[in-house]
Amino acid sequence: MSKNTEIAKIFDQIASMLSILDENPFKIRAYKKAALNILELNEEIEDRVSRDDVTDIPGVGKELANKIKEYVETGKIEEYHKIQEKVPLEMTELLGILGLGPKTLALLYKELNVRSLEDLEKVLDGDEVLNFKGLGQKKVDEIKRGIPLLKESRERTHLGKALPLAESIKKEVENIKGTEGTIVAGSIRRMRETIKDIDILTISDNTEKTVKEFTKLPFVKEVLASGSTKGSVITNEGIQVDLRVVGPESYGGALQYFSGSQAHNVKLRTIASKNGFRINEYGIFKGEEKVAGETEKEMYGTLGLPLIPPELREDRGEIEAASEGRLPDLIELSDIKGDLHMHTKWSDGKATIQEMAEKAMELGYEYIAITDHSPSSTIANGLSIERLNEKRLELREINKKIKGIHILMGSEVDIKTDGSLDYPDEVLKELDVVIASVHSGFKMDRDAITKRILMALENPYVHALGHPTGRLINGREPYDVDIDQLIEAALKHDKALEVNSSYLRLDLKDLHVRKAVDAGVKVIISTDAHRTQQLLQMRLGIGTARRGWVQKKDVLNTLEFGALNEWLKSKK
DNA sequence: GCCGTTTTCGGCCCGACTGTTTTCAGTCG
Repeated sequence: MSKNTEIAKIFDQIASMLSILDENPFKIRAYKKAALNILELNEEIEDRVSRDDVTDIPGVGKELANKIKEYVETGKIEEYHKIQEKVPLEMTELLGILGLGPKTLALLYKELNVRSLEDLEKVLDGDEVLNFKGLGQKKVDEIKRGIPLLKESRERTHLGKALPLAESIKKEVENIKGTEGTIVAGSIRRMRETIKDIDILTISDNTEKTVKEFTKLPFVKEVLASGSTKGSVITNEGIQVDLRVVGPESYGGALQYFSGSQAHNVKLRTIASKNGFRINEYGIFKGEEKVAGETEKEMYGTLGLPLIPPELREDRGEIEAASEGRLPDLIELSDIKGDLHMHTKWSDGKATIQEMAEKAMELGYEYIAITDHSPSSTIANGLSIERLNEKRLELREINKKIKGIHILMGSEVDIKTDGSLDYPDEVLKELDVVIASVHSGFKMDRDAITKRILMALENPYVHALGHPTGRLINGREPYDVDIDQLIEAALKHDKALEVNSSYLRLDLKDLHVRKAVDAGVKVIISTDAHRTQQLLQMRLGIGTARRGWVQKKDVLNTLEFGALNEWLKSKK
């Protein structure tokens, strides 16, 4: 875990402990906001400390800057340990229980000596807990129901799993009579790599009835809330789904509000209020008068801004860019002309070359590259040079047989631990597309793994670096590579960095790809598909790229075949 | 605790739902 992540976590926990101590809510928010912005930071916080510009991080003032310095220099923050003498750290986790907030937790802590989850469970089963004002049996039951939920849903859900689920729920909502304009909002609309819950917005003139019917849909396991304009349920998969129902006159306001992010909305509302406007989920108001609300475009337009694409709404400078007329013209799925990274039965894929090609044609692609593994990836059935040559013959035959798509001969070549590549140069030279990737030795130290990858980028026959940080979302930490050096080297040697669209990877991630294209590095967005259906995951990579402010001009596989091929051949 | 083309002090986004209230507090997003 990087220092950034560690410090953000500590600040977040301090915020939680302060909330249980009933401290100034704005102080609590200050800690939370700082934590968020440190996570968003696209560089190592140690570098900030050594340059002495920690306070340039939004939400970090003198006090928090000192704590950051203290952590970087000594490895701990005294304040953090001091507060723990008042509130045990374990208590902060209990805040994750649905329906249990800081006030109730403070009460249980003070009056009934709750110090842990175990204590809490005991207390909830006793009678004493009912002796307090504002705490009844229903509340106790709600908290009890929340405990197993906390245990099972620690992790956020992968976008690649949540998106199809959200789309199927959207269809069911569309089937409710009288609904219109149903849309998936929230972090899914922003294409965040993981999501906590599914947010659906719909229009209806009988909002209460629509919410009622929603809570009775077959996928609903449990109803958390059901009111006159919104409902919350848990699905059989254990994911929370929130439905918001509004009239057509408020659709834009609700969509804007419901798409978030929270940070984006808070900033937008703060700016609006400085200009005499008030924003809520029904629209924009000047005094009592409603001045916008029907469409999102109108909402942003009223504030003098162009419509900001959902993927950018993270308070990462998009509002400033919008007001200065320099929003990027984001890449779209339809810009993609081909897919340069996929596997077939020749290594660990499930489909043949021909099947992959036919699927790619369905998607309207001009070209694909078949990039099976190299020999060192033995568990992935990597190809020996002999099998590589056999594969080339088959590929040539299919190219003759199938018209309308160019099938390129490629390989995803292992970068070995010493930085050398898994095929000799004279073999690499004969390939149309060479993607170099790390598949082993993830634990090397920063210096070593960075040097190792830099060596691969220096090889003249390499086109792109595959899944550059090696992370698996919710599964494996990225290897400790210096991303700045990778970007520098990619630029110097004219190599592409990959945005791998596999929902488990999404690597480069949004912040990194933004840094890369800012520096002028080209990227490829590819699926790493191991079966035909996975070619459709391209949209996840596009989402990640859009979150990274990527434009069509930054992406090599938006080029027509001729132009792409010219670039590929420049590496020979 | 942060921050400043309204401010270095006095603000800090805004509303829905629920439960235990008889006008609101707590929680959530």
